[in-house]
Amino acid sequence: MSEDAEVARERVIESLEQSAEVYGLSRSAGRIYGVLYFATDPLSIPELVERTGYAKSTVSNVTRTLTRVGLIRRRSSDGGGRRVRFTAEREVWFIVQDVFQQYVYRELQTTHREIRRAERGLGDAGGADDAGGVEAERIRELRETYADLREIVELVSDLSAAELRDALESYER
Amino acid sequence: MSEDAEVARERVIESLEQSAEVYGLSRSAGRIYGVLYFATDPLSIPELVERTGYAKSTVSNVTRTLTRVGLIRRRSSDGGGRRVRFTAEREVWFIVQDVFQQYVYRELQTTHREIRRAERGLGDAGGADDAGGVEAERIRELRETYADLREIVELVSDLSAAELRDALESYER
DNA sequence: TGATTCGTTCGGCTTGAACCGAACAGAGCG
DNA sequence: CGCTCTGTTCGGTTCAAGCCGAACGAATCA
Repeated sequence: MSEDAEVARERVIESLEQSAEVYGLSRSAGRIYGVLYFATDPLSIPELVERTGYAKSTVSNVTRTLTRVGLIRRRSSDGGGRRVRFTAEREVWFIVQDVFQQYVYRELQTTHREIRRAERGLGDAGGADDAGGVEAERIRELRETYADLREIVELVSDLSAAELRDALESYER
Repeated sequence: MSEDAEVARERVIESLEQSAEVYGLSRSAGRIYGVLYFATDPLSIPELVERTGYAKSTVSNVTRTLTRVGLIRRRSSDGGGRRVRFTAEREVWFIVQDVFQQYVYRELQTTHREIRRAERGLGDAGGADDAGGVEAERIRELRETYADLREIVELVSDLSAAELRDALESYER
């Protein structure tokens, strides 16, 4: 690797470290992902230890987290004995979709359900009269909002990045 | 407020507390937003202290954060003496847009710039020969991805929730 | 002008996250 | 069977965040 390439690589990885922090991951996660992003072959934990400088235990924990989130993949299958090897998911859009699916959608769903539950325990008693029902109105508002957001997220995570961009660009108000 | 309404309100507020945590805010932020969400009038800090049970200093700090993020609004202007009063932004879509604009877009922009900078320090020397340029290729890939994401976020934050939903639903692949 | 009320700021406590080193369990190899 | 290498787990340390109470400056009111 040329000197320039090494410098550039390091800059990008530092950027990724920072991004990781913004999105609620640790710096180590950003660096490990970055190293894997540039690696031409899958890397094992000892290799990651050597290239990142982090302790083995840290690498073990962080790779587990990154795998769960979907940023990296674990190839324990193919040859090389006992070694577990990791590769980066480089299709960033997949990662974004995963996050939306796993976290955002899930959160929206949970909250939406909770709101409907609260609303139900209200509608039965209150019934027809809408007096004193500021709460009921506010809860209804919130429920509708969450339903909207849920649907939007659902639709978005069904499209590729290019499709989404296309859908947005071609939309005429 | 009826007994039922009180219970329902509390349930929803607890949900918001939890949501706040998911999105990287504190529980106190969720509760304070929730109390303001249901309040019919703007509330001052002492009133929030009374209704949330948090210390005055906590309320002061949290309200500042919430104001900065755009989840609540500060009305120091109109009458009522020195009191600062807060109202919740109940149009959740505005909040989402703000977050995208303030945090996501900003992060994408910063990283994108950093990547282009790294790429520039590379292209000049490497030039035409693409040998040994795995790094260059990877960086180019990443730059394009970030450009795409940036544009998507930009387009999204220009639409209302209804428009976005419409755009997605009416899109034919 | 005191006295009170309001909002901010400061120092301290507690808790949880990030990271480390060491100990451990299993698989392959001599 | 030892020995080595791998990956996980466990305790410990450090540091930042959340929250509190107290102190403070500014404004209002008696």
